[in-house]
Amino acid sequence: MKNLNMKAARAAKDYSQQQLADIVGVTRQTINAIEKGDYNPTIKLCLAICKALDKTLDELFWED
Amino acid sequence: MKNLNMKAARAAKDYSQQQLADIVGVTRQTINAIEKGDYNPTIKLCLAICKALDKTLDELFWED
DNA sequence: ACTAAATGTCAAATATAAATTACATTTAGT
DNA sequence: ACTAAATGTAATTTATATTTGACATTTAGT
Repeated sequence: MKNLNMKAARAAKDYSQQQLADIVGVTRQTINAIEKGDYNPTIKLCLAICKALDKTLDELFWED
Repeated sequence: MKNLNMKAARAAKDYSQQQLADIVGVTRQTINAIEKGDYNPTIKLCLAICKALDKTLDELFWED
């Protein structure tokens, strides 16, 4: 399932996938894949993304 | 750094590391390593642990 | 229409999470 | 003290997250 919360939070900061990738220290493809939803990042990367986008883990990565 | 929040939440449910491991579908060593703090689980595993312990991601895995 | 930047996607290589097996130590109960 | 369960930890293997490099498509500006 796509991560639209993350996509929206990135848009709110006006970051490109590449810019967010640079900030958190991964490649653009990794950011793209997480937003696309077909994989399972590590908690450290999730935390880095949360801090870059001023969101919490629950806001960006909780799922029911 | 150790994950004492997780250790406390597991204690509150009176689960052993083995019992929690069985519930979330990993080995006891993986649970032990996460509590010990010397690694970096995937978000799916974190979510499974949260649900097993009735806690949120922020409660168990946020760090400043 | 043309251009450049952003995004989607793929295959192959690398890094590391998680499994497996095994043994040592600690804790709680009798 | 004795025992069994729980926990700590280490080496090796397996599964998968992430990188790298590359190319196609979409989007926004002129």
